Amino acid sequence: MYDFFRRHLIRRLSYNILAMYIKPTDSELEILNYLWQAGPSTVRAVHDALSATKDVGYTTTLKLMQIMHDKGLLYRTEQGRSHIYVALLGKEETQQNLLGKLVETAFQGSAAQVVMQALGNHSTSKEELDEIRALLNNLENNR
Amino acid sequence: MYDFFRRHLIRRLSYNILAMYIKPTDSELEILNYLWQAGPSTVRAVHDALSATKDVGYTTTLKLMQIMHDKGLLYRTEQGRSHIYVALLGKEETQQNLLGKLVETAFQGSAAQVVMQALGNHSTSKEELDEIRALLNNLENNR
DNA sequence: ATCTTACTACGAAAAAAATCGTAGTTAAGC
DNA sequence: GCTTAACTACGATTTTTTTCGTAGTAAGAT
Repeated sequence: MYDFFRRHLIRRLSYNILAMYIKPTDSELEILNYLWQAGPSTVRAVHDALSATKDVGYTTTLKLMQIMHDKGLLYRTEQGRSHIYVALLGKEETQQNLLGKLVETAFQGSAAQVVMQALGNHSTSKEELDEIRALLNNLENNR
Repeated sequence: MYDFFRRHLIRRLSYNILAMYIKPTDSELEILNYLWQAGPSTVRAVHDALSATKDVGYTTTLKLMQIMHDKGLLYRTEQGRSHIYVALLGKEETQQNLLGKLVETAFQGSAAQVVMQALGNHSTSKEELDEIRALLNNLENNR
């Protein structure tokens, strides 16, 4: 058991080092999102959540999670006859990666462009705008 | 010739309506980026640009562009024995789409989160920060 | 004890993307 | 006129992702 975890921890570390090269697919992201929000979960729980918005068979979700486990994206432990899965990629790390990739591939590396597009075309509350403004000031002061 | 263009124009219109459902792959995006920047181009020109940063055969680029043409992502016209390709997806539209999708799939729909991450982890010049601040003010005033 | 239910494992296949070789064509160079 | 170079077309293959059916197994219900 310890060995298992250690192996996975090592794998996890390499993956974090390699994090910039990992790009979960959309399906994988759906699963990760659930796990980030709900914490350690069974395939059943994940599947029930996914199938609320999407028509998909149980074994499909199962297989996906098994593959993610093989890839080192998920850690799992046994609990009776079922498995409990945990996300090994951090939510913020992953968001960072995906956003970074998008900035490079579609926005010529200009984060500012992304910000403008994001602000311009999505509804954002006053509170959020204030928060962003605060961050802006912060950035400028710590320059 | 007129007919050809009309057909493509119609296709283009439908695609713009359907734009929210189109997600160019990374390879396609590389090609689109070149075409957006360089304007109408031959496969040769695109390939030369891509192969500067990437090891890929000429026929691979050719095939990709042919497929993109089939999908309606590119328009093409003959010029002697080669073809000249033009992007049919607009750059801003496409950026918007991709960003929108990312916001949904990885940021729970929170554009503000994206902005924070984008600002926090990428270097942004003072001018860009000012520009963003101006946009913020604008948004708040037109509320 | 037997039947049902809820799991996992695994193979296979479908679908989508990416890659490349070969063949055929035409223009240009010699 | 012949050869070479630069194209396109197209088929085939490989790789990745997604999907799902079937089989096996073990716990729980009757």
